[in-house]
Amino acid sequence: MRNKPRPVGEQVSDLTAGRLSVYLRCLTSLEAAGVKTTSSKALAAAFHLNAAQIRKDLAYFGEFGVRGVGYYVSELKAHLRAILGLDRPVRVGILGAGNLGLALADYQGFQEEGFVIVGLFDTAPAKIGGKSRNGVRISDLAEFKRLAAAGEVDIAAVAVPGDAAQSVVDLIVAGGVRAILNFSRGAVRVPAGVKLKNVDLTVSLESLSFFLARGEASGPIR
Amino acid sequence: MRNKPRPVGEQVSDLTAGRLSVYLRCLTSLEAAGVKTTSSKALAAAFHLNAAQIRKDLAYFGEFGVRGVGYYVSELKAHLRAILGLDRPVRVGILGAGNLGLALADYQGFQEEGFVIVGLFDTAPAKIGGKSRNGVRISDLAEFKRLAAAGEVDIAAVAVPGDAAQSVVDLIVAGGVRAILNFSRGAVRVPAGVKLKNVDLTVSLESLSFFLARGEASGPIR
DNA sequence: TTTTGTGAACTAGTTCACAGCT
DNA sequence: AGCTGTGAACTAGTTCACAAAA
Repeated sequence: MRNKPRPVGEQVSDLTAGRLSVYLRCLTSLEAAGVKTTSSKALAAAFHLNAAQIRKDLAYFGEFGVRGVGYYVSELKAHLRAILGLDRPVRVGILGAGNLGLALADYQGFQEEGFVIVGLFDTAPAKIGGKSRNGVRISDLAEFKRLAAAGEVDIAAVAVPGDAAQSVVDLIVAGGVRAILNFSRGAVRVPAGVKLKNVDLTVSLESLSFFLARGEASGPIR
Repeated sequence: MRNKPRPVGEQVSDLTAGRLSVYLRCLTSLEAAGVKTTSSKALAAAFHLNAAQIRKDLAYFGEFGVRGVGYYVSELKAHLRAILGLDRPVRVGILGAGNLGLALADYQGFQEEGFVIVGLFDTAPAKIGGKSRNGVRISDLAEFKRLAAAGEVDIAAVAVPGDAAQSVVDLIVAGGVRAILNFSRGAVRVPAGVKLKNVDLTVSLESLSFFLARGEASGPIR
């Protein structure tokens, strides 16, 4: 099970990164089901993926498989967690304590995968000092600045009104946080060296509306 | 401004559909700023897109531009709204009245674009009869079935726990709804003829974690 | 002249198919 | 025999570059 040296300088696509996360979930569910070993073919069949693509995605990070056998579920799972940086706590700060921010703070999926919500941050005095249903405290944006500057935030999630988005993002970047998950509407700019991922709910709904309007439908699972 | 016959049978990619929605937002903001006319080059420069791609995406649906001039902002905006099916109300039902479902029901962006939230639907008796902060009523899932069967729901948004997702999706499909926005974790299957769009919050966070772990960062705005 | 609309060229991403291990 | 890892082939998506129109 020797791993070949990784092509460390090379750029991995966003699509590959997303799939790694999907593979991890598949493995978690297989492990929970008591499955010890699997193969790219079995994974592909069970989760509607392409076997060659799974192999290629994984092979990119090392030789995790055993020819003639396949992959050991918990071993591969551990590798994936390490590759995804989930082998240590990943600390997430949420900016904007509106409905969406509060929902994100209490979202079960994040806790399950080992993300740590460091807090909710807002500027509205009425919100500061409050808590989400599950008890995530709402603090002043200044407190976020302090945490970020102290290197205590790995990822910032932005759930503020569209017109505040760019200034909040600038503040995050100034604080030295290098990964941003943006739920706000409208394009936001980040300097090189900061990874930005946009989740635009309106765009998602509008694409669906588009396909309805076209009379088209059907498509692959992801 | 004669439009050529549209290639009606042809499949439009998800990426194109998403971009149309982005273009619409750009135009809305230009219109609000009082800009009467624009060009693919100007749009590209202002919103960090590629001019040729904008032209190609638009040209796919007709000849909306004027050579030597560009595009008339409000005219193109109206065309885009029609193409996206937003020229009539699009009715959205939200399944799952948890934190996320409630946040979606009250999400400003949807109202602004003309989506109509027909209701929140859940199975928990404690939730049924309640309302979201903004007053969206929570009804029994049976009521969703009735509305769907009556053709009163265009898009279903799924925000239920992962293990309930597939059964809820099956119910939606059985009700004849042909577009689903899925926020639940885990792969969900739909038959051909139903358009499914997954928004997986965990996958989004994990990709960011991955890029952090790799020490890579930077990337284009969308 | 300016800017569209679009074929051609290019780039990225996926799938095939098989050599090489176990 | 069975399955991985991977070059080659293919497919999809983007960008270039220019003829045609206003």
